[in-house]
Amino acid sequence: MTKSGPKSDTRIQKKNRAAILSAGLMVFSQFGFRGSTLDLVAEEAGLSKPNLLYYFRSKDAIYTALLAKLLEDWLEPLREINADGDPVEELLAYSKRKLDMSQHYPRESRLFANEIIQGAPRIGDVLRGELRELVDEIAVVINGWAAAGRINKVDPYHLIFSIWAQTQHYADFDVQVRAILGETDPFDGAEHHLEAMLRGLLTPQVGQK
Amino acid sequence: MTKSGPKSDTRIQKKNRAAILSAGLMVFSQFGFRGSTLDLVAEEAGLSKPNLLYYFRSKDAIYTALLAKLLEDWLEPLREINADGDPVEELLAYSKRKLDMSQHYPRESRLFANEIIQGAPRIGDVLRGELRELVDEIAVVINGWAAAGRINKVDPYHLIFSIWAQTQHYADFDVQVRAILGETDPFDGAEHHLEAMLRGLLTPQVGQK
DNA sequence: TAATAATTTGACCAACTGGTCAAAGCCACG
DNA sequence: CGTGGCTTTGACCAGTTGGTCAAATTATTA
Repeated sequence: MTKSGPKSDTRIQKKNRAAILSAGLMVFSQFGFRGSTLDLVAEEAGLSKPNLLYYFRSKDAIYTALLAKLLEDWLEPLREINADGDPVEELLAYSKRKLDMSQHYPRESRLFANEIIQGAPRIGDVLRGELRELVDEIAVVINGWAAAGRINKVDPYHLIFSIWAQTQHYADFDVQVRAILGETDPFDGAEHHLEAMLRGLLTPQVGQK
Repeated sequence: MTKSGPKSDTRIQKKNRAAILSAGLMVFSQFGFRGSTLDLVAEEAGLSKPNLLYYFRSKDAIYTALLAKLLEDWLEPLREINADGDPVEELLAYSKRKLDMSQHYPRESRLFANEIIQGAPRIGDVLRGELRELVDEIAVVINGWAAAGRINKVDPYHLIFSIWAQTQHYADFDVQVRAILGETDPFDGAEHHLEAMLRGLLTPQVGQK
């Protein structure tokens, strides 16, 4: 009864599905769901519109498939934070991972940003569920580090927000960053600055209030 | 020859123009230019679509009017940074101003974010022109402060990016932030965290490399 | 190579899009 | 009150939208 597309998984299917998802990422990340059209996606994928709909039930199905795939990759780095590692280095490594994602997968970042800005109509549940739980866990770890005096006392939630904000900024606001920096590559400076900022915040110091 | 709307400026005009801009801000900030429709804006404004077009030449005209108005407010806080003030306090005050804008004008922030994510087709020139010049000026000031040993050496451009990123994050990613924080108000913690982060980064310290 | 299944497409559809226009309604002021 | 300009609207238009479908084309395999 669940007729969600062709049955078998041929070579052609793999190729075309991939092409469609790639094209969809391009289009949806730039215009958001409502601002994108199937014609745009079809052209970008090099397929006809009816052919697109042979592989995906609807515009929504393409978008949803992209979001689902994205969410996995998105949450993974959070899970890699090791409670037994060196606190500052762990958080720095996490930031670096996120910054690398902004550099190498800016479209994914913008797709996510678009979805959130528009009120997260399709992933609100994930945010309030899986993501929140994950962040809560990390928050416990960070609080533990602070209680042990291994890092300064910080609000773990806002710490995580600030890492997300600063790393994703270089993908989402790429145009603005490059408008200001001109020829200079943003990511060298970004990494150094982010590290300095986090070290300044986290490195335990007696004098700091 | 420039026929851009009714001639005189009656009471009704003032009211309806304001209603349209307010409705446009609501709609465009959520769906971006391409994802928004005149029907949505008209409904939100409580006017008929032809009536909308009596006050604004086109969909584009509404959007452009909003963007122009936004850009003014957006750049103003930057101009208020005082080169003769206390460096750390000046930068902290700037951050606070930006954070307040995120709190009180989140739709403006999201409108801007949408425009940038979509490649800034209408304000690319402003970014590469006016904004860049302004940031360049502030960068000189910040470098001066660092050279005088009044703050740590930092990359002024990335410092500004990180302030933008962290403050706007609370408006643009509002849904996500609230999904994670639950009932807790984001802005109290945000202000404190931002201050701690900037003080940690900027406050001159001999030991820091 | 024939037949079967997978793939592609042109023609089409109803709903929606931004926008126009003439006519009607409304309002302020002499 | 009436009249001239401001405001509002219903009807309409051509182009675009997501999506359907039967028929044509291409691949696979017996």
